[in-house]
Amino acid sequence: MTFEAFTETETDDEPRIILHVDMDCFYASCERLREPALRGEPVVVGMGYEAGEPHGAVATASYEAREYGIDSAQPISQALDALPRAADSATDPAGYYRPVDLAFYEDVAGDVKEILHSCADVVREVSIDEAYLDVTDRTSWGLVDDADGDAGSDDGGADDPRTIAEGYARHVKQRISREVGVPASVGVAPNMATAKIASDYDKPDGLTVVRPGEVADFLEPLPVAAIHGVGPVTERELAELGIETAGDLAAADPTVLADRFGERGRELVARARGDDDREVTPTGRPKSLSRESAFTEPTEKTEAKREQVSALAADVAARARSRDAMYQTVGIKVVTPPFDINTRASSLPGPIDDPDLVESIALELLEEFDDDPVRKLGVRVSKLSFGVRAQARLDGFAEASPGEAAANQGGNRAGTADITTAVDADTQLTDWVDDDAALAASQDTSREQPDEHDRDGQASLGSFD
DNA sequence: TCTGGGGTCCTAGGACCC
DNA sequence: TCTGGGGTCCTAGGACCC
Repeated sequence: MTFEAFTETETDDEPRIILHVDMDCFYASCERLREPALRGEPVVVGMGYEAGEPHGAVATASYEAREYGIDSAQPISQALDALPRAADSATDPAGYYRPVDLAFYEDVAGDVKEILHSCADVVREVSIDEAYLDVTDRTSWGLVDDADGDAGSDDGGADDPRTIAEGYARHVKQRISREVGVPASVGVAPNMATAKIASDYDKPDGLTVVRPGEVADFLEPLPVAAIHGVGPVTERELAELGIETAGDLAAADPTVLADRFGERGRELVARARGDDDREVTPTGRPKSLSRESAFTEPTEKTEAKREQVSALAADVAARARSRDAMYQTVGIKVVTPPFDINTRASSLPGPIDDPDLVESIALELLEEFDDDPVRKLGVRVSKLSFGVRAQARLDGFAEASPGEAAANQGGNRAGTADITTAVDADTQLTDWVDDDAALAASQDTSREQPDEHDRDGQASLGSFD
């Protein structure tokens, strides 16, 4: 069937069929789901926003709200200037402001993801409102026989023949709309990079199909910024090289770009040419977990900073535990005026699950900034490992279910584990901690205890002035 | 644009090992 | 004690994305 000869640029075998599904102004759509009166109205969802207050930032603005110049990341106060609250008297253009309710959005996203997984063998969830699907085995690049085509005026090209894949994508889109009640834009292409751009091409509620033979033509006129991975900095630097469209970039010498941008430069050229052979791989485990929060105004107060860090540390440690994650590195982020981002991190000899240790390390790292005004603080754990506790408990049997693992956490060493037991456990479980590391570990245990300055300089360099 | 929160990946330089 | 080269791990910073 469908004997189309698309063999040109592709790697021997049949071109894949990748869908990129991107929910339109997802948070706002969710708010409309439970408050249908908001349909058709400008909706602004703010984080750090509370009803009636002016603080916070825009997380998502509906397309109606965007017409007033409201955009993501904008301060709420600024949005309010452009578009007053509907509740405030009878202003004419009026917006509906709602605080972020992530738990609810995750619920809705769960319903969407369920549909996606039923529509594809491999789904890569990129974020709460975005996913890639490899549907090569579910549909085809073949053309619809047609004759009964219902005059739909669709994607770009004048008299583009309809592909079977387009029908499939429409089906996915309609299921989301019908069964969940939120709009999505879908891009269909033979690779991830192009599918991503395609989903963005006709937002909201769009469906853009880029057939294998059309990729280069589709990309050519687009601005470089349309390419995933080209942000403001790269855009500017590319402009200096006279590269402004994807076509310019495609025509560029990869070696020249590699000189300037490293390996990334080479990759960008490939993307601009429509070459992208990355497989759609299922969503993996997180690499890090973090929590951060800003002060209403920069502060120098040591106590305030320490309190903030302690709270963030407790938070992030709790989240790690709830996800059954152990961590080996603890770090902080300190944003000082005007907007300088400083990070410090300290690694342990083995994975641990120990909220108190997260706090003490974070506080220690913070000492370097005792005298600095700080506008924002963050705490992060990384070098994560999963299922280690369950493994230890079950002694090599199958991993415990998350529920089991969670239920167990009150009990054994989890939670009370100090660094020594953690290292011991690690030594038993894995081979990679050799004697030297174990020795270092035993030295390291002293760091926690009384004399904080009695540690080998390595981890604490930052705290010496 | 004077800046919210949660992530990912890449690179450069230093420490350390063989 | 000096010298070489290769590899790995770690930290810090940067760019980017949603």
